[in-house]
Amino acid sequence: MSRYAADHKEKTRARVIALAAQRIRAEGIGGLGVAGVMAEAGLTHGGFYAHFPSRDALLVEAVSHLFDVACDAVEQAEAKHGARALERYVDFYLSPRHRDDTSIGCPVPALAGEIRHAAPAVREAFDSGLERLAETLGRITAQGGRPAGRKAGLALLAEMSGALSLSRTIADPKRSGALLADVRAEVLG
Amino acid sequence: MSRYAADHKEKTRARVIALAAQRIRAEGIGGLGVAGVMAEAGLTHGGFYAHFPSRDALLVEAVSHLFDVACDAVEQAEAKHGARALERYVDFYLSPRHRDDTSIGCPVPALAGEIRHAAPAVREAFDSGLERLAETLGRITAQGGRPAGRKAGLALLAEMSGALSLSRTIADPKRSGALLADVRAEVLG
DNA sequence: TGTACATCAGTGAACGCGCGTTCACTGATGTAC
DNA sequence: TGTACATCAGTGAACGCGCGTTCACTGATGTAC
Repeated sequence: MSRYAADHKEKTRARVIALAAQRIRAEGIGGLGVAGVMAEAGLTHGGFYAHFPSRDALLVEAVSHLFDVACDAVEQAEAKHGARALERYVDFYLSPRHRDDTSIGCPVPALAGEIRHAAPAVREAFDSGLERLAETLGRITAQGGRPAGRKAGLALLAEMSGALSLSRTIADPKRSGALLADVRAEVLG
Repeated sequence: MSRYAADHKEKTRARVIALAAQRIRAEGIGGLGVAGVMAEAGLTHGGFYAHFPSRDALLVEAVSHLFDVACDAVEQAEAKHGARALERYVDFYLSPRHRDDTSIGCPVPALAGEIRHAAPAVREAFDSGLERLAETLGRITAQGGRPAGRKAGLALLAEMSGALSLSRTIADPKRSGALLADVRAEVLG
């Protein structure tokens, strides 16, 4: 045995993945640096390759992790708000808080544009994560008078992520807030 | 006078801007390199700074150019198709061709996600370009039973760009095509 | 008509910096005997 | 009980590469006289 606890390395790896996930949601895929994320984890960059074979391998894990968290959020909304879960979810999704705070929230508006320039394995992680999220969201789409199922979940995600993504590019808070409200009305109405 | 025609430098500058615009629409902002775009224009990288003070200055011009072209496309649709211009525009926007061919098309799905990591001047160019496009599109939104004006234009852009952006991340052409068709029905129906 | 000089878009070598990756080494702990 | 050795997560210097930027220079043309 080494000087570390049995699950020490595993915990370090999980911590790096979670920090990397936060980082790419906030700063984009290009904003993730090996040295930076290791420093955030309290380590030096040289140790990185004891955990991951490459930066891309970390990106795969981080993207997958973001979708896990996003699916959890939908499921928690369902458990907590029952028949009003969809409304609550849409309210959060199209809120100024989700627009302004990139340390939380959905990976789709954060990464959809950039992902096609990433390595194939990273794109695949996004693709399968998106499927999971659409499927999960599709379990409550019927609450909004939409069909149930992943197709309706995906269409809803497309509209909401487009609105959130655009609202984040608009400098004037009034105008971006009005956009969010307009799309919210259209999506729920 | 030099050995060049009077408007030679101006034409070179315009050519570099147009090539840079194509490049960032296809490859993203991070995909634009000074040396690469100059080589495409048939020049060497050293001459770049005779035309632009920095890479960011070129990005400003390129982003602005993309929105000019996008506004022209809307206006041409209006001139050509009259009362059916909106339908034709939406049909193109949510088409497999627009999804697959990144050498053409709207700058919003191509750049919306990445733009917030760009320099302030580049973000401003996107912001004002988006206003112009929303305004232009808002002149024909009434054709789809929506209100007229930039707010409706912006909301429509948000939904369509979200759908196109997501469709580009989906590996399976059937599924991404179904998403486009679903959102098309929702937007026009 | 001829010679020296100015102009200026473009050239290409070089610099500085950041970043992903490699690798010999560290040092605390456990094991063998 | 003590000594030598194995383990292994983590360290930190170094390498290679790409890229934005700088700058002295080129060479074709026009102008001055």
